[in-house]
Order: sequence, then structure tokens, then C-alpha cells
Amino acid sequence: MANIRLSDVAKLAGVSPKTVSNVVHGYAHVRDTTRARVQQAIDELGYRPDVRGRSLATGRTMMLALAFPDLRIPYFAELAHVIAEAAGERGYRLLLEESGGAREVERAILSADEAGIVDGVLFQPVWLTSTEIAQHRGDIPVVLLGENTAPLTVDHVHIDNIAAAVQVVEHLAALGRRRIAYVCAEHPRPSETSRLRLIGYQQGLEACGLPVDPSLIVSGTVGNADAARDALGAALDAGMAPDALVCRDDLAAMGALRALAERGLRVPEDVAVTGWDDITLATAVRPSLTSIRADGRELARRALDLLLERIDGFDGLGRHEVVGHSLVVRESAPGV
Amino acid sequence: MANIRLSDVAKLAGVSPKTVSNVVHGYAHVRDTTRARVQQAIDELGYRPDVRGRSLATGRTMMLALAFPDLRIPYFAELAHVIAEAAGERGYRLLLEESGGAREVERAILSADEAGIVDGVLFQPVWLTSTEIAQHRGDIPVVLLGENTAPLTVDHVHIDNIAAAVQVVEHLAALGRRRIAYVCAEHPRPSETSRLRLIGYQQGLEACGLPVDPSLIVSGTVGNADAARDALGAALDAGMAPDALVCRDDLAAMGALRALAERGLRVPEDVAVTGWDDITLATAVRPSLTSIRADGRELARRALDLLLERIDGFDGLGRHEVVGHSLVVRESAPGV
DNA sequence: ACCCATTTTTACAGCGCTGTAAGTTCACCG
DNA sequence: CGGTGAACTTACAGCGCTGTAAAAATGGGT
Repeated sequence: MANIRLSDVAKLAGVSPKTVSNVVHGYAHVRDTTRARVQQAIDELGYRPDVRGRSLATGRTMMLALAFPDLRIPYFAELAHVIAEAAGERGYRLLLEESGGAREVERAILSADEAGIVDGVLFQPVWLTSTEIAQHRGDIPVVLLGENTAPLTVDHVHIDNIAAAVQVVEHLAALGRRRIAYVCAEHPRPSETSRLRLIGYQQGLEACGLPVDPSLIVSGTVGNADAARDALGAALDAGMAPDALVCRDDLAAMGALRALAERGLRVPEDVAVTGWDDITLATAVRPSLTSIRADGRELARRALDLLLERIDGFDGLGRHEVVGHSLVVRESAPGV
Repeated sequence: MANIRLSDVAKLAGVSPKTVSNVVHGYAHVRDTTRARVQQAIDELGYRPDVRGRSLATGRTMMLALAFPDLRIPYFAELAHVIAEAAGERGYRLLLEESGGAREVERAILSADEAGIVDGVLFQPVWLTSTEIAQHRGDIPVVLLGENTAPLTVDHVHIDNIAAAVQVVEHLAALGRRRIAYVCAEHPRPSETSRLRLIGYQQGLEACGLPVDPSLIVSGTVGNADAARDALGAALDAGMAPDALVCRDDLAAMGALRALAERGLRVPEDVAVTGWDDITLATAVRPSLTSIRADGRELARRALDLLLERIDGFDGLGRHEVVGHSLVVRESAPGV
């Protein structure tokens, strides 16, 4: 089946190609009779516009990229879902790019060596520093997501990690917990996200008048429940005796739940546990997870707004926006 | 920064545009001195090929779509990851499309009203019947994924659901379980996937000489652990007393674990539980899940091979391929 | 019937690239 | 030193569509 082109429709309808284009786009100034004739030709031939020609002519692809570490991490999958939905409402498709958490790949994403694929990029870096980000070629609009410090020249949407971490610690302290551990700081160098959460963790302890004890910080691989279980398990076996855990994310929390259960420690009676991200499964595990929940819909909305403004030509300094978060209290660290 | 075009590079290097194109593509018959000169011009100008022009000229976009119900379901996220990886190895990007499990959207995916976005589609339908699929416009190559019966004219890659379900039941029977329930059949009409798994479940029971008891079939929403927990919980409260559960997928299994635990039933001592999909978190919950694992890498490989053959013009009858699966035995339904 | 202001339609050129086929240059042989 | 095939390079046309600006048609007065 040879592909039907705009001009084929035009020929059949006896109008110029541009008029067909106008009909396809619902342009107002087309006589009803003309529109009907063109529409009939479209239907008759089964014409479907080819976006490549269009995008070459308009300079827009109506596609955005969302770049983040790994689709298999529930938080990112859920984020992608929300953003794809919001992008769709604005007429854009979403292309997902996984960096695998590798600095190389993150760099490649910013300096893409092919143009014309997407109109803009939403990018959640893990390792790239703001200096590196600031040096990106700038051929294409970028909005940063997540917790990294962003350069002044680039838009950025995030939650207040420090405040959230403080809130978590205060919640645990209000439950009477005194030996509050932090589970899964990357080793040897924490990602920016972890760094901020650790700062908040420490601030929270200080605010509650609790000592900051480095031996209560468990290092481990991020984004992997089993790794968290092993890391925490080893720490517990080595004698660490926390009465609460601030976990870097829900996956770590799930691993922690296992490690605790395997040692006969009850949650929350013996050890209260909090997660981060409030993934869907947070309600399915037992006990269900108390967790920090970012306002994902708002995050998607703001990020897309900023990006679309850039695509429309806005060229000012970077905007840095904070979206809301909340502590969702569940069984693993219940309310007082 | 005005965009640099191929012709700009050609001008600077003093060659024809086509020669620049040849250099970009690593075409063999370019004199070294020419290549060097062109390369220098490319670097100097920071030229990056525009894929839109290329794809208009070649007729290829080097993008594939993967359409499935919902990114937030871990199995699909993990599937998307594997397929994206395999597609990348073949030089293709992957565009994800979520159907939301809606028949309407599934139909729209097949009869996309815009052309030229992707070169082919991998499609995991939930509700579309093979008749409907067979009637799709055929403008674009499609390979079906997953468990639906596919029309004879369309390629299809799947695992043997019936055999896998039989295997699960036999495993449970070998543990001495006699009252093996099935958790989460969609109500009122099961999806094709559920139907096949139910058939296998029944066959397995018969093969083991166990009675098929309809009251051991729990209906419920699919893809949602909490719904599974509620559905199973209600059934248990109503007096159902299984000693094993075949769960439709790992999410259902996780919900089931909760429902059982809340009622003081021990897994696997009182009730053995199996899942399906072997998602990453299957090892993180407690007890870890015995689950059916499809060979995802092989699935991705085969599906892409078939699709790329279609894109290359293959026009024969549909190929139907079965990829391997295995029963991964863990704590929730241990080996004998 | 004619003029003017709209409304509707069109011609044109070009977005950036590559396949084809037809040059042109080169190295080497007789 | 011409001839020859291989190695290299290019002209051309067109992939399918849309922005622009200008032309054509229409309608409403006078």
C-alpha cells in the first residue's frame, strides 16, 4: 500500500495542498463545502499525515525526552507515567532515556550528537555536577528534575529534601525514638540526593536534641532492596541497635523490613521505619510504609510548564521551583 | 545559535553535501585526507545531524514503539527496560505508549492516525481480540507480545502460560497442598492472559487428581496489590480455607501475603503462595516469592528480530514463537 | 454595476538529508 | 604514455509538509 501524501488528497479534492493542510489542522477560514470535500478525500484515501514532513517544516517534533537513571526503579516508572500523562495533555509524546546512573551516559544525554529528535528534555541527573550541566551545549531546552543542585542558568524543579528529612526525623523523635539510623548512603561518595537527605537527617537530629552518631549511618547501594537488606543486616549483626530507620527510599525500606524481620525485630514496636517516594507498593508490604511523598502531578505540571516556555523561546535565567511534599504516615512508623 | 546544516559543513570543507553525509555515516570510499578535512569542519562547527531530514530522506525513523497497559506495573517497567536495551543495541530508540488497559486506546494504537513516528510497534494487548488485531490497517509492522491469542497474520511472541500454570500447580501439589486457590481472575470477563492461566490452573489440578472447586477462584482487579489483598481478604473472611494460592501475578501475590498475614496465617506453613512475573521485588518481600519467570531477554530478542524482519520487508504469515519460562522457587512456596 | 473589506485559497520556497546514477580522479599495467 | 578498472566525488531530485505573502473569491453596501 503506497503511502498517501498530502498532495494526493489535494489532487483528489481538487484543492491546493495547503488547503488540505489547513483542513487537517482545523484552520478556521475554510469554507464548509471545501472542508467537507477535503475531508471526504482524506477518508476515501485513508490519508494519515506524516509527522516527519511536518516536523521538518515546522521545526517541532512534539516529542520530549525524559532522562533518568532506571525505569525499573518504581519511583521513576511512576514518575514517567505521570509526566507522560501530563505531556500528552499538552500534545507531546514522551521519549524515555535511561542513564543507568552512569556519568558518561548522563553527559551524552546533554550533548546529544543528533538533533531533531525531541523539542526539549526533562533530566534527572544523579552524578552530573551543576558545573557540568551548565556547560551543556544549550542547543535544546532542558529542565532539571530531582534533587541535584542545579546551575543558575538552568530551570529546576524539586522538592525540599532537607525539610522533608527533618520532618521524618521529627516524626520518629516524636514517637520517642532516640537511636535513629540512616539507611543507604552511597559509598564512598553519596549522590547529591543522598547528601541533601543526610543533611536534613542531621539537622533533624540536632533540632530534636539527639546526638549525631556516625555509626548509625549505613552505607549501601541505592535502588536495590536486596542490597539494602544486606547492608542493614550486616550493620545489625555488627551490633548496631537502632530504634528507628530513616531509609533513603522505599526500596531501601523494603529491604530493611526484611533484614529486621529476619532478626526477629518487630516494626514498628522495636524499630520504626520510614521510606521515601511513596511508591505504589508502599501500601502493599507489611507493615505498610510511612514515606515521604512528592507531589508528582504538580512536579510534572511545573516541569512541563517551564520546559514549554523554554521551547517557546523564553531565554531568561534558570527558574528554581520547589514543589510540595508530605509525610504519609502508615504502619511502619505510625502517628503518636 | 543558528543550527548548522550539512551543507554548512560541506561549504566549509569545500566538498559536496553528499560527501559530508558519507563521512558522517562512515562510508568506506572516502579519501583519508577528505575525511579528515570534513571531520574537522564538523568539529569546528559543532555540527550534529538532524534526524528529521534523514528520516524523511530514508523513510526510517529508527524508532520503535512499545505499547502496553501501564508503566507503573513493575512487570511492564522491567519489560520496557529490557526491550529498550535490546532495541538500543540494534540502533533503535523505544517510544513507550501506555494503553491504560483500555480497549479504545488499544485500538487507537493499532490505527495510529499519524504516520512516520516509528518504524514498527511491539504491542502487548489486553483486551483486543485477534479479529480486531487482524483488521488493523497494516501500514506499519506489528509484533504482538504476551499472552493473547494472535491472529494468524501477525507475529507473536509469548510464553506458554498454560504449561507454566500447570507447573505451578504441580509444584504446590508436590508440597502436599490440596486446596489450591487461584487469586485474581478479572471479573466478569477475564483477560486472555487470565483465561490461559486459569486453564492451566485447572489442567494442573486435574493432572494432580485434585478436584476443581470454583469457590477457590477469587475474582479481583488485576495489577493492584491492594485490590488483591481486599479480594482475598474478603474470600478468607467468607470462609474460604485454601492451603495454597496461585496468584495471577506478583502484585496479587504481594497483596495476598498481606491478607494472609493480617489473618495470622503463616506463609508457607499454612498457605503456600506463588506469584507470576518474578519482578525484582519478589526477592525483597518476606517471604520471598516463588514465581514464574519469563525469559525476558529472549523475549525481547525474538520480538525485535521478528519486528526488524518485517521492517525490512518480510511479508509472510505470522510467526508464533514461544520463549522459555521457569519456576523460580523461593520461600513462599519452597521446594519439597 | 462597482468598490472595498473580508474571507478563502493558492504559489512558492524550503525545512535537512540521502539514494541514484553519473561523473572524475587515481594507481597501475602493458 | 595511453588505457583500464577501481576508488572517490558530486549533481540532482525528492522525501512530506507548512509559513509566508499574495492572489482570488465573496459579500455588502451604494
